[in-house]
Amino acid sequence: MPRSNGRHLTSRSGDEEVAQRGRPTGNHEAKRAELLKAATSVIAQEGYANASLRKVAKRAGYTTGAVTYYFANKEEMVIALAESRFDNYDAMLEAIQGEGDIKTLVNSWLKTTVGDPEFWPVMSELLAHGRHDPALARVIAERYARYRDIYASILAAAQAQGTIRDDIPADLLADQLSAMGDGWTMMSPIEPERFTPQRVRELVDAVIALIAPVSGGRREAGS
Amino acid sequence: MPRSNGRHLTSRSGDEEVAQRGRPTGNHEAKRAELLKAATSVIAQEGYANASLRKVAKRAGYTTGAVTYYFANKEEMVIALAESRFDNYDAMLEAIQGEGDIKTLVNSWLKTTVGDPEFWPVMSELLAHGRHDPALARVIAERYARYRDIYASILAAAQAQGTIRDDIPADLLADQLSAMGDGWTMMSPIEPERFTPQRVRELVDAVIALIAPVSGGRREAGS
Amino acid sequence: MPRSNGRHLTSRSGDEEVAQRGRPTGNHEAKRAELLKAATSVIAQEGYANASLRKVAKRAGYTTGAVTYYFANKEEMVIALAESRFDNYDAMLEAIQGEGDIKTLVNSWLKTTVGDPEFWPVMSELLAHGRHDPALARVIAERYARYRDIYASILAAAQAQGTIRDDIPADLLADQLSAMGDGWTMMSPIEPERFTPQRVRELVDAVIALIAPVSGGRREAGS
Amino acid sequence: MPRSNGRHLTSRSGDEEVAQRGRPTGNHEAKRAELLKAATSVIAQEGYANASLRKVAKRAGYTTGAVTYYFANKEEMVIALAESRFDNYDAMLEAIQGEGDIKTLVNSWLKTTVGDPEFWPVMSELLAHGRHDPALARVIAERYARYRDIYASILAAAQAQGTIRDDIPADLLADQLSAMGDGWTMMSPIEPERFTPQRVRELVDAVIALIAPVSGGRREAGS
DNA sequence: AATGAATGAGCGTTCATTCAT
DNA sequence: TATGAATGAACGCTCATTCAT
Repeated sequence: MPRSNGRHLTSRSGDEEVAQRGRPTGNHEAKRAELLKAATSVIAQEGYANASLRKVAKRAGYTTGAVTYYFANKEEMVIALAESRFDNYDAMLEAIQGEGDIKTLVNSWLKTTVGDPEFWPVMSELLAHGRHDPALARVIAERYARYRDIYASILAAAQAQGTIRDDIPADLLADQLSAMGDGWTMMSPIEPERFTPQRVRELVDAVIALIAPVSGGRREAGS
Repeated sequence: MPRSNGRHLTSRSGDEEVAQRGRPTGNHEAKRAELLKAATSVIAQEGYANASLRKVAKRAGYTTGAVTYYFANKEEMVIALAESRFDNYDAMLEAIQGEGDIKTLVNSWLKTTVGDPEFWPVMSELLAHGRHDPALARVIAERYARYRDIYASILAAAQAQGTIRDDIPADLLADQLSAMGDGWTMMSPIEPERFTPQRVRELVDAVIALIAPVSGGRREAGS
Repeated sequence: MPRSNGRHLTSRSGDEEVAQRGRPTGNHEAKRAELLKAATSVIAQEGYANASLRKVAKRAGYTTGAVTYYFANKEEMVIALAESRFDNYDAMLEAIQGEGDIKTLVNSWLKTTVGDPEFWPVMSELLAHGRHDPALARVIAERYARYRDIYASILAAAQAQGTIRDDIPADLLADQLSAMGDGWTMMSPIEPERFTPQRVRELVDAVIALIAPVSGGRREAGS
Repeated sequence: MPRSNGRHLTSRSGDEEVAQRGRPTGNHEAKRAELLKAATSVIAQEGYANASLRKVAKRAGYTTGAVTYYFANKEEMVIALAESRFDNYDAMLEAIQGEGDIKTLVNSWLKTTVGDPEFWPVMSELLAHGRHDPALARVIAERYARYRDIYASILAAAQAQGTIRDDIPADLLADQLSAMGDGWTMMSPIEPERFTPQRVRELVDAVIALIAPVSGGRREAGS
């Protein structure tokens, strides 16, 4: 038993953590989550290609066998990882939704994503690896489609309120903004020095400006 | 492409082709280019991680040793590859520059980049791998900086002519458009079915609309 | 030598022996020792440079992966090997210490070292390779220093008893004798026919004569 | 033509070096010597195992092909190298022979051998590799036999003059001293810090003392 | 005489995976 | 539930050698 910390301890009905006797129940998911956390950190630091199961196991304080016990294979693990990352993202999106204006919303979003130093690196690794792992690609495609829908509905609402331009259909706008975010996601690990807080602020402001309402006549694009 | 055969094959005593040793004709740079072409195709199809020197050699019709003869190591090869891809891109940019309006220019650019089925896949692999290869990252960063400058100057010229909006500084605009392109670059291999010609046309039109002149007052963003 | 078979072989459905995967019995250190024995034999026969991990594995009846499972890398393996050889030597020295006179001691030593046909060959390989492996060099240097100390104290005791010459400090004498042994160690694989039992006896006798007490006055050398 | 220096220049009958026209005569041996010099330096620095033909060629300013042109294979090259080293050693021995007493002779020998920083390293590499190269072993064995004869005759002469002990046959004495030298040769690269000039002086003095005449009765050893 | 392109075997090492325990 | 021994294929790379030029 390698670790003496919180493992096998749960606080069930009170505030106290109680050492569990016998076979711990419901630990399966917890263990998986633990391993996924380790995987996240390894991938964030060393990339997908260099994230061996051994490293993941070691970081989690387990042995190699444990990883293959909880995940049928590496692919399954990375897919579980992707799902869990997207679940986190969902929760985050949910939390910040309903913020007043676009600018506030963008800033909230920015704060939570750049707040996690593993967020972009892992995302960029998953995106890149998705090309070679159809199952992962499917997961990413599904989630992304959902996000674009959410963004589109947010943008549509804003268009209805007149707070952003409405000469471009909301779904195209969502697609554009989403792509912009992905582009920066990919580039930031390559030239991190370029993404100073100041520059990021400028870029965000420029995005706001880009989608600000246009005063003149409507011109429907993309049809 | 100097030699269509690329191998030194002689039929010695009969019909059999025998791989030649010894000093062949042909020049060093051409051979490197040949191998780079093979590497491009392998990376485009299988990705950087799965592009072993053996596969590259095989695709070029050589043995492993030949690859390591022309390139000190894999990293050097991929950097040479990146440089050559960027050189191609430079030439293409040069060729289409001076096109009249933005829309024509974008379409020309689109035609030549999507015309090469290896363009985006290789680019996305290079971008992704750059995170783990500082030398490659430097090459990418340098070239990208140059491209953003070029885009910015094109956009600035258009702003001066009043053909695109000038409420956002040209360099920020260039950064935004560049990121958008990268984002699509990354996503297209993951969900290729999404990027139908029709959708691409819509997206391009939406970009044109995005940067079209705003009729109302100027509002400087990002400073 | 804990297991005479050394492999986990089971006859599953018939007479065929199938290499086992999974968790075997037996302990880690015993397996390491087993592999070290194989490595010793390979190095003794083929030399360090030609002792590939594959050969070692094969000789031990394992696959390459097993060797790298037990030893992080080749260097670590050879160092472990050196340590174990020196440990053996320590034990041997301990056993023969306390023999009456120098001549008996030398002969006991001779018997046990030439008794093992792998002793000198492996030693000479380690010595030679030490030049290119600092970690190994350190191990050798440490052990050798200890041996010279032991030899020196044995010689000093003999000097005190008047059974060997005392005009040369014991530590220099130990150094000389040690070097002589190493010299023969290196040469014996090159011209083995020269080291007939008869010749070895003569050389040993000559060494005894060399360090025999000198009757005349003392002359301190080496200062 | 990579080099513009003294190559292809010979001073034949006068003092001036004259650029040769046409096929240079008698250069074959000179080229071989040049390559052997390079090989010596590579082996001295990196050891036999790491001395690739490429490195040798590069150090000499040639291409790989040149090395295999002048030497049928690596083995032949290293044998030629050994021969040339031994030839040098012969010349050196010849030069210092006839020195008065043993001590002066030893010191002269010491000066010329330790004076060349490549002497011991190359010697130890050759000795070690000899075990795996029968042809090299034969060369070494022959030369060493000769040296031991020379040493023996020098020692015999000294014994006749009464300047060294004569209770041990000269050939055994020569063998012992030779082995001692080899032992130090092997150890010096491993623990160079041990061989300070001061320590070397002490060791040499101790050797002189070891073979100094014994005052008492004669006792023939080793027969 | 000398080059340098190309081979192909082998190296140390990493790794996902399997599985008896 | 979890271990960890062991596999075997693949990787990047080095190298002596061959040989048309």
